[in-house]
Amino acid sequence: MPYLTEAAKILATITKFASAKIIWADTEVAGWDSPKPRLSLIQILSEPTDINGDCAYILDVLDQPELVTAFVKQIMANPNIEKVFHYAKCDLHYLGGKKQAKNVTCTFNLVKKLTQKKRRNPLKVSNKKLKTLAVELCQFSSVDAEEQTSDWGQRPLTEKQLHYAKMDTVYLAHVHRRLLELTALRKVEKFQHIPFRITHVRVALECPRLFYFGYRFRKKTMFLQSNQSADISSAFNDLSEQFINIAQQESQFSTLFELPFEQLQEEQVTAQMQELFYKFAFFPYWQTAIQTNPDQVQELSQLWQELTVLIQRWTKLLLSNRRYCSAQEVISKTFIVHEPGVEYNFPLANGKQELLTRRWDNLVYDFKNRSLHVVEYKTYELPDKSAQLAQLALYSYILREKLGLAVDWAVYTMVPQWQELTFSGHQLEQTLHQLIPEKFQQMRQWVGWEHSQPNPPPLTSHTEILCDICPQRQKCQTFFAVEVEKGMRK
DNA sequence: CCGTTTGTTCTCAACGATCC
DNA sequence: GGATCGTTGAGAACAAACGG
Repeated sequence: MPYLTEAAKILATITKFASAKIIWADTEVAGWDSPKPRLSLIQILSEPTDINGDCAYILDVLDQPELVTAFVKQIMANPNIEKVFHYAKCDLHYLGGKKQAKNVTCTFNLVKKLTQKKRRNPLKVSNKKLKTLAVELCQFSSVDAEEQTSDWGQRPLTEKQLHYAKMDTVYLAHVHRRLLELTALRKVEKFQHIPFRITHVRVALECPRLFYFGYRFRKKTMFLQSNQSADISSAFNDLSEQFINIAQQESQFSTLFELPFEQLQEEQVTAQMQELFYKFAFFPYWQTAIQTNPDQVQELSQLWQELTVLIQRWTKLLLSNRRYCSAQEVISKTFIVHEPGVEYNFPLANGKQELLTRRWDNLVYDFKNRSLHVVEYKTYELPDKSAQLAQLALYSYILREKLGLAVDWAVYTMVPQWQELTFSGHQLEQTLHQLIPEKFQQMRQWVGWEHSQPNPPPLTSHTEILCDICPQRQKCQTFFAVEVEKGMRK
């Protein structure tokens, strides 16, 4: 532990520390209760692993203001050196003030943040003094605070005083390190209580960064194709839901199936279904939509086009099912009605569980293949099938566990091309056990990412495709450019 | 002892997303 | 489409706690 009293050596030491990236520092002041207190010592440590103060430098600057000025100029004002103090404002008072000092960290403020009462899990310490923190957070023993209020103006200083002075920086470095660990931990916990939705899992697979956005800032995460508006895709979802509701309620739909099975003609029934749906739902929708925005004609006809294809599909299924049940029953047995929202605790390997929420989409039953289909409408091309697989695996799992319905496989239909994807129960099962628990872990890590840290949630490997239709694209790019740069500078 | 920053608490307002 | 929820920001007044 070098204790320096000669001006030349002190200046050399200051220059030496001027190239450090981070230092832990403290000051001792003589006559703090007198009208004109004098700065007595500056202690510096740049070796955070030191536990007995051997690497600490003690600069004796009593009544040598030019040394203090040199220190302020070379160290305090240098933004490239992070200066860590406990209760920095007191030290800064003697070291050039707040205006000159750049890049100062105050451990007292850090600990204050961690102990805030309204936080979820506040850190408990008996008080926030550096010595207390050293004992309670870093398991230091034999911490002596006796010398703090001793006479720092006397020369020579006692051995005890010098020991106290050097240990201050050691405690500081260790407390600081521990506090950083705790804040990092806290940030991960901060959002822990907000449940994931099933869509979150899919988005996390498609684009982790968009997932981060959507989850942390509650932003929209639905991808939109550039040539279609959000109104149209949500209208499609609404109308397809309406179709099923109306088909259940209006007896005119079930009468279409009253003929004996052999006499039912697919084209004919399809046309009648479409006509009925047009009358009951689409025409009223068309009228109000055209009134609010007359420019939508083309989009609306495209929407109707897509709906007719959907109705065609449903008719085909209903006709196939008609073989197995009566005309009255066929609709209610094909389109399965269920409670609208469900929560489920998904058990994880580590014994914890992840709460999942989900609003149901359509469930249809296929009698011929004896399988329950989960229907999901998507408005963009699938760059990553495993994302859909994960979504449907979770969905199917909850159905099975919560409602007692076994999903053998699921159909995934897509607007507007109507390509279909089907996944077998086996595929779903495998995804459930291999991909998803790991993904949950990753997702929690991504959620805890802070802008000052390296490694933000990554962009997807399908960036070229997804970024083009990502609603958050601009924000995402500027946000990350700005925030990551901020983090780098820190 | 004391200077001073930081957080706390409260309000008002606005906003967006989601739900029904 | 309207109600509700949670989030965000600003402004203000007030309380707490540290160093030596």
